[in-house]
Amino acid sequence: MAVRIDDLDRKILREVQRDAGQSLDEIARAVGSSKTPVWNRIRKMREAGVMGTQTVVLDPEALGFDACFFVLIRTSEHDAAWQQRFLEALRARDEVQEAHRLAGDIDYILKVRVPNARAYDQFYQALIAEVRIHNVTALLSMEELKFTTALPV
Amino acid sequence: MAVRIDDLDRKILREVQRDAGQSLDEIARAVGSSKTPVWNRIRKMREAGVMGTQTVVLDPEALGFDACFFVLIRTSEHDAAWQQRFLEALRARDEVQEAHRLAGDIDYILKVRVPNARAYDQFYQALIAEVRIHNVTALLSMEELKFTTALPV
DNA sequence: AGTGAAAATTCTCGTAG
DNA sequence: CTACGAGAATTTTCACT
Repeated sequence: MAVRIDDLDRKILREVQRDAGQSLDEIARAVGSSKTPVWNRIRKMREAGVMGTQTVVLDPEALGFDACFFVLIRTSEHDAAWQQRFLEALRARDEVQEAHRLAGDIDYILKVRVPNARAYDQFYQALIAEVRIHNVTALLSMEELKFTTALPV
Repeated sequence: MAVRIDDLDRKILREVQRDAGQSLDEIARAVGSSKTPVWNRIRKMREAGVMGTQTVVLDPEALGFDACFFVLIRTSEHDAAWQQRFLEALRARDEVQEAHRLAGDIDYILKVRVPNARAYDQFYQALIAEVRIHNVTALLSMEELKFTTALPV
């Protein structure tokens, strides 16, 4: 699983994370190399799965997604069947942008993006109707201070 | 600020969120239109800021970022000067992928991506050395069940 | 592994329906 | 507002260093 990444690869990753819309020429110039080697490395990293899908980050507010919640979940059920149903429920719901299984006291955290508080409540009601959950705390974001998907490679 | 987005715009956004590397032709075919109208709409949405930067999502594990923490922060200080310093500290640190100011009991939540637990501790020590913080809880992710930046437009 | 150039594809925009 | 198509730019391949 460990892919060998050298310094030039890292520079390329930094550039494409910053702006994946750049031309190969621009990237090559930015990293101090030329088109072909950069192209070969990009292809290799794509095949290795180091570089995943290319996306565009949209402005949530401009599209009417004004509410963002972090949802802390405790459950008493830990059997495989329950986990499977919970996982499927999360994957099926487009509002759920992130879901992590946690170590410790709290079992799961979700990041949920919805148009407004009422839409969150609908999501919440639908979720607890599908799977049994012991305790839920919703943290409402007032302001997104920082957002990036870039890793500090 | 509200931009008028019609059904064709929405289809285009769905496509570019799914894969921004597609050619204009492919997108046009997928949304049932042709190049020129699609291109004009993309340009317009870019200018309006609806579509932000284009990036590549990298595989954290493949690059040695094996630890992801959600950090819940309570503070007793709420004056403007403190907030400013806190904000600058977050922006300056590449480990911090997300930061939100919250409503209610907990004041801030951060998402922090680091190579390992020791790197998290270094981040934590550096942060509390820079700004006064009343109470911190770190939630360690064991497993990323879902991740998407796509909005359900 | 890197260079340079040629071939295939895609972007960008003018013209027209 | 949408479709088509030509010229420009870019991506992708390949022979050579």
